[in-house]
Amino acid sequence: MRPTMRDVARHAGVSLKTVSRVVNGEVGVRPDTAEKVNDAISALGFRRNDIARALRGGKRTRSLGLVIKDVANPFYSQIARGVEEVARLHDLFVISGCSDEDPARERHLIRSLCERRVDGLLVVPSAADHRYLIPELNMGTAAVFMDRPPEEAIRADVVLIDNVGGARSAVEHLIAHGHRRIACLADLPGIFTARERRRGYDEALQAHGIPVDESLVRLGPHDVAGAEAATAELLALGDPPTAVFAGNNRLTIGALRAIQAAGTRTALVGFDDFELADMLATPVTVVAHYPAEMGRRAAELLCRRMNGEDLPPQRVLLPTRLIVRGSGESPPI
Amino acid sequence: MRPTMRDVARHAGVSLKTVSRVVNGEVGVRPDTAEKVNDAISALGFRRNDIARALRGGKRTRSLGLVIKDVANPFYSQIARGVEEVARLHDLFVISGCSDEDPARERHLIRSLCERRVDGLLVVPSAADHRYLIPELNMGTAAVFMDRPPEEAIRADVVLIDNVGGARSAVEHLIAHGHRRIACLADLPGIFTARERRRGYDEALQAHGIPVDESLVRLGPHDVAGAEAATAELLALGDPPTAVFAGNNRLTIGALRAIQAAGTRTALVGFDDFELADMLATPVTVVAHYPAEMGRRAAELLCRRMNGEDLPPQRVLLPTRLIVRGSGESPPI
DNA sequence: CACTAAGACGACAACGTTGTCATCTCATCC
DNA sequence: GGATGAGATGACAACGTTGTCGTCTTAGTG
Repeated sequence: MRPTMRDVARHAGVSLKTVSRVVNGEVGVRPDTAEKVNDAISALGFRRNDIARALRGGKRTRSLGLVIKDVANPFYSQIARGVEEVARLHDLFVISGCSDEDPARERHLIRSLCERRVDGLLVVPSAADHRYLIPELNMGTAAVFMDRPPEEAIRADVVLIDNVGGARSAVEHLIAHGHRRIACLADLPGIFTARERRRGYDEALQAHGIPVDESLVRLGPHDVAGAEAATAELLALGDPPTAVFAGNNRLTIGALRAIQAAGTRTALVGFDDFELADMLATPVTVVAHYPAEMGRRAAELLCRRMNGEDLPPQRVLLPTRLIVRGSGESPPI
Repeated sequence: MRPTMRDVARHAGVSLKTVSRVVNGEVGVRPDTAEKVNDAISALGFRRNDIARALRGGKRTRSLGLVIKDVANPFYSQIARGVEEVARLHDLFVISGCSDEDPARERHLIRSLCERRVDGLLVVPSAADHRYLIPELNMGTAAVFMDRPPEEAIRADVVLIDNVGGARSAVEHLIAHGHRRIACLADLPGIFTARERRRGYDEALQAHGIPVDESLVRLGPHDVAGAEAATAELLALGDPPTAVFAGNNRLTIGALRAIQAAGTRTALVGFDDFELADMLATPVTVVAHYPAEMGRRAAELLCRRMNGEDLPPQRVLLPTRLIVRGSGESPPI
């Protein structure tokens, strides 16, 4: 179906190798020969076969694998965007797959990507054992992890958000506005970022001599409805919190709903910025971070590895920024 | 670096072909031989090289190319998600690239994807000439377009949203609530979906015997700020509109801002649903559609083509749904 | 004119796999 | 006991490209 260099060569009356030279812009071809070849290429609609090229070269497929939870989720799609930007600069293609947080699927994806001989791997790891990756890494496939670190045993670069610092800044913001009874909505404790953010909450309170009141901490709400219910419960306490720190954007929305429903002036700071946070009835104060930057940094690290740089494993911590919009500045009642 | 089947064969004391048989689960290998081979595979950490496989097979790379404007944009990332779901079912990988609406980049992407011998192409075309694709299509690369049709000259499947019908339903909803002076915010007229939605607006008015008042139509606002300014201008008219139809979600947000700022009770229906539309101070009535479904349908069509089905070019029109939330039901003043 | 060297071009092997076909080993059967 | 055939295994070519090296042409030199 598709013509090969051999077909082009026949059509132009030259050898296969001469076509290769023209296609690759190598020197040592007379201009008139090159023209004949180019004419044949246009006439036949020839496209160099990168599959054969990668095989013959034996080295690079000029592609990298990206394993995320779900492209439809803005957090991950922004990561993907950052990765794609860097890949473009290096003339690489991104082959991506969604793990949907399923360890088996993640493993299958990574395995398939290795079989396709991607030059490198960018992974947001699910909470599972990643030791199966070690042979792949030893075999020379570079890998960089994002958002969550893999097991100790895996020596690879990681790019993380400063979860602890970001959470601390949120809670300190509330403390600075006079709050002492501050609730914490954290996601499932199996999730790395949830644990880290919860740790930031604890650290902020301790740093200001406020004892952690476990009755104000809710581990486990994982979606908007769960967070709404948990917040409603907190607000119904005899001695309710005057402020809420929500560990991610879904929890923030849930908390917001409950607070609106309760009609209180409870202060709220959420982790993760989200679109329209400034357009809501009460604009939401958030700890913002930059997923695209995470993708970029990870991809850059990966490219350095792919180019053979041999640094010790890097651990990059990306800063967060508190965006003050209103919901976090209500005084305690 | 990475072991090949030849290495495995040597290690197991069998022939290359026997390893191939074991790896591919072919029949005709004694269990004990298979075990020796599997042991060697584990010992060496062998991974079949899909590059070589694709070359030898000559046929399928089991991958498809996806060209969209920008993964970070929720509309496109949901398309990507739909595509990925179908790809997963067919054991295909998705290689994606962002065109950023740059025709040159789009062309480069498509060309590179063809050089990688993707089995099929899914494209949201930019407003440009796509005739360069014709040779690729003739050469047997299947292609399906999404969201916007390519030129007449290109015979390929297209999956579109029912832009005209959706816009008409929005405007008819406003008419049903008693509005006669309905403004229209449309994006740049170079954009296919903007033209179509504008057409739906016209058709709805005409169907109800309401003359189109060009002074209420704004072509050109392309972002939130532009829509906000345009809407402010409309509201400041001596005889302002009592309702606004906004042609996409950015324009809807802009219109909403202007209406809030003006403090009027102007009704608003927007094309495109968006997250938190129900959480805003005034929940927004929208014409919703399902980008992930578009990705799925397009990918399914593509897979049928890739499997050799030879139908005439299909044109799929996906329905929209009006979601009533409040902003579209204010009566005229 | 003979000799040299650079420049242009081609022949061939190799990348790692799989399809085709040949060979080899046994158990079975008359 | 030899013929038969099924089952297991291997040798080899081919996929489309590029690296290596050899050959041929031609311009330049003495």
